[in-house]
Amino acid sequence: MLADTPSPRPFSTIRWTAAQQRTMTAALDLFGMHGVSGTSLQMIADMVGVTKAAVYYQFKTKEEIVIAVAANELAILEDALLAAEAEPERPHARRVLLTRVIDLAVTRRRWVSTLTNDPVIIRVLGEHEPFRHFMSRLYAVLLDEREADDTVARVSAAVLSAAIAGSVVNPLVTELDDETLRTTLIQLTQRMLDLPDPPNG
Amino acid sequence: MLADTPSPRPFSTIRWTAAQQRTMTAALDLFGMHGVSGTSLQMIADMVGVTKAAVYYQFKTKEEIVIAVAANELAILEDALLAAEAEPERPHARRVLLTRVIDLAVTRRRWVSTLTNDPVIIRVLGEHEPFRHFMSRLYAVLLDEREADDTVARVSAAVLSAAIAGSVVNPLVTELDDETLRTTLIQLTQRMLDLPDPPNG
DNA sequence: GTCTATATGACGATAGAC
DNA sequence: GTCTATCGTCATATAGAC
Repeated sequence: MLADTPSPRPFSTIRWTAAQQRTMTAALDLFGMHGVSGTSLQMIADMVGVTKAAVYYQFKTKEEIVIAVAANELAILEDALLAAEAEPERPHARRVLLTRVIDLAVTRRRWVSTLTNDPVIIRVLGEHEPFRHFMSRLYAVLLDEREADDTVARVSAAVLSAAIAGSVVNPLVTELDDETLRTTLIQLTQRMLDLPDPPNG
Repeated sequence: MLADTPSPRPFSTIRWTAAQQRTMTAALDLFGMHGVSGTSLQMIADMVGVTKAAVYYQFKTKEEIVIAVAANELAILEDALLAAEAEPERPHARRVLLTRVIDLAVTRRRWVSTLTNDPVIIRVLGEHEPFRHFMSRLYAVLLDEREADDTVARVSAAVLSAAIAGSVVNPLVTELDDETLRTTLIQLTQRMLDLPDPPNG
């Protein structure tokens, strides 16, 4: 099930300078707390410890910062997607993807809500072809072609991804440590998938 | 299972003038498109067809608009919660709540993401006691006390609410009409709950 | 209840010194 | 690569006429 795409790793290969990475880290933290529109370049500059002009030297516009941050996050997801796409059997590929996505969602839960729900992030992801293409690869693995009804397959995939992305930010689970949340989530989503346990692990 | 609260309907009883309601409707639409921080009072005024000053006559600050809009949405949820709280049996109460919440989430899916994820909405809901109290009533019905493990109960409730709120805004289901999405979602979440079908319908 | 006009400050973004 | 200083625009919010 290898994807017949021009380049299967469009995001992981992008390189950033150290100064750019400092800016992106601060931006991601602030986006997670206040959303993209609620985060000003002054706030980012203050957190990095430089002036606004220094931030503008690293990125020409605020939008470029958003794109860089989004691409950086998708680069992490990309490894999980490639691992899933390498699996020959669809149900097993789906299980691999879910396990790794849950891993990521739990450890990076502070930023999950912004990355999946922020209006500016959604707009940017929709306007740039590499992002759109990546999302369709993700959903291709997630959609269950065994379902006779396409509607049920679509809603199931939507429920599954929403359950992961949304549950990790719920106040009910903020006090749970990563490992507990991770294990419980995998257990619950496997039950949702109605998949048998893997033979060796 | 009647809640022993001072007033069980803190939101539905609030009254607004017609002019305030026009402002709140416009604000909700714009919040849904651009988020709260991405929506200016000028945009709201333009959509209503008045000037900024006229909007400021209805609400002293932007924050007051956010509070009014949030309270208005919780008022709709309040009816669903009261119906659930009136049920003597917990599992049945949970099923009633889920069915009605899914109804609301589907028909109002344009605004669900903002209302559950926008950083400003979340901050406002956390800062005001009536909102906090309402949310704890919601979770009280949603939490499954039959679960031996509190962790599993918490994560299950988080997964369930996230699945509903998050799935209705997924691009995979935007083309589905309300009735189809509603029916499919109820079917899938009932399966998740592992509840038996109700005796009479 | 809505208007014009304005105060005050923050926003994204740029020029040019170092 | 970072700084100071600044531009033009837009933000929230207010005063006072009608």
